[in-house]
Amino acid sequence: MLKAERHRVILNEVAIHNRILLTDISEVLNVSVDTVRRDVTQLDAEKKLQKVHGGAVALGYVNNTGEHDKVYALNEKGQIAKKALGLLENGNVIIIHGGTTCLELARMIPSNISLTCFTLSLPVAVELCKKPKLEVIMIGGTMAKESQIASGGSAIHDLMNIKVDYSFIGTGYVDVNFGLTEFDYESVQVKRAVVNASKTPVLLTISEKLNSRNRYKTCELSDIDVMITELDPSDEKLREFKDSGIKIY
Amino acid sequence: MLKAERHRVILNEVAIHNRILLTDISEVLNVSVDTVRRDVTQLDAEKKLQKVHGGAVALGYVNNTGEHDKVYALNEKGQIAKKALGLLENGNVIIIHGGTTCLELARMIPSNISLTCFTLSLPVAVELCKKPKLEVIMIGGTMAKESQIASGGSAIHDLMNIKVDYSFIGTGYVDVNFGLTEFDYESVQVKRAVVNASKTPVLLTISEKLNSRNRYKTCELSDIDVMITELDPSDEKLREFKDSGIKIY
DNA sequence: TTTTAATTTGCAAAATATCGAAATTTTAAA
DNA sequence: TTTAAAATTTCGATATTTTGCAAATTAAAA
Repeated sequence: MLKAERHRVILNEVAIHNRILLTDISEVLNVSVDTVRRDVTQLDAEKKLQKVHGGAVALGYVNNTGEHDKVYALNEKGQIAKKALGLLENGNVIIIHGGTTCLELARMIPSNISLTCFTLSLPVAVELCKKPKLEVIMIGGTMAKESQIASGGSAIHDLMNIKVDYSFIGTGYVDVNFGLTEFDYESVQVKRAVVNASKTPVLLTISEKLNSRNRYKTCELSDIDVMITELDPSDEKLREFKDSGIKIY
Repeated sequence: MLKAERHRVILNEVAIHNRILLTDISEVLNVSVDTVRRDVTQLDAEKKLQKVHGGAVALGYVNNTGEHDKVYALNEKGQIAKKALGLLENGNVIIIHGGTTCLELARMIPSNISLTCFTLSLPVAVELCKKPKLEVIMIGGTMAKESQIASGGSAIHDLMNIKVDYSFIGTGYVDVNFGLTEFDYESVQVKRAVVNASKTPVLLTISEKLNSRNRYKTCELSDIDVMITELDPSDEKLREFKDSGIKIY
């Protein structure tokens, strides 16, 4: 492996996570910690990141918590993505549908995990291609221009022929009684196919969308196994969802 | 093996994989590492790639920002794309395969033309999605990480079920007698399917690649209807290609 | 404080680069 | 075609760079 390749991986990791540990990178790149340290030292000298004890942080990144903790404040979607990643194990086969929360999930997949990832989203596919240890399979179809997500009969047909461990989807609207709904009929059909193609469908949604609905139904809430929001699972807003029997993280 | 041939192989490998190891290339080309090193040194001096310890990387690889203007021979590729666009009429259905020349074509499609565009390339698809009047259809499959182009049985199967007006493909190598060839077997199969899926296959290639060849054949030159280079069609270098009966623009 | 983890330093092995001479191939002229 | 000159390539010897390891030192955490 060339030094330039390692540097690229390191910079990408820093860009995504703001902070990296030398030991983690060492594992990902299959080189000694010493080598990673030398790389980081060089990148620091080139002003491409800032070297800190035990690792490196993005330039201009300040830990304003005042503590030396390893957990930094993430936005809502980052928090959701992090929880979702906790479900995954090496060797899993998953579908990542699309949308901003799913994109965050794709970005935050650790470089050292091995997965087979299907996706219908161009931006998600681009992110997945950056991870050395993933097998990436794009499910094609007619592209929705703004969302850059494939849909249509071809995409649905492809989905009908696979069964994966987990699928991760977002939704426009979710309600305990009305289930997952959308404004757009086309995306409802594709998402339903995604749900059916996985043993464990996982809904990623910010709490803002709870208790809202629209005209087309993707599926019932009970068709989903796990719902992940940025809230603490004990939050009162999640009460009736929890009562419905779905797992909440 | 002539020096020019080695240079072509090296540049193509860098274009596809973003990086090469001198030792790998030495083995592939059956020449000493010294020779490969000298070749790479020369190509580096010609600003066609960047030499690094142990190998070489694509231009713009190290500083991974603003990559587009670092593409080799961007001017020539722009000229090629412009000529290719002259073929198109409103309502045409086309396939744009992938690679930097095809990407340039996608970028330069005027926003007032209506087309249905199939593609196997993520970056091409992203560009096409920016054009309001296009219908964009991504052909999915297993993604090649570096080139971000779909391949595999699923992609080929999808291609076998369509017949479009024009297809636009690049090639690693092209020769009057040996036709279009590649170093990589996987991409040969997909490109062949693209050619077969179109009434008028169009080859886009910079003149540098003329009279070069490698081990796997995509198709004969006669399977291609139109070849477009940055040269004037009357250029002497194109003589024997013209004699073969293919249209040259 | 103690304990643990990370860094520094020096070093040796491995990989890569450089240089010059010999061998080979290519080119051009006879 | 043959031959000689030129260019290119290979090989060996020697430098340089890179890498991983371990002991001593320093910094962080409990």
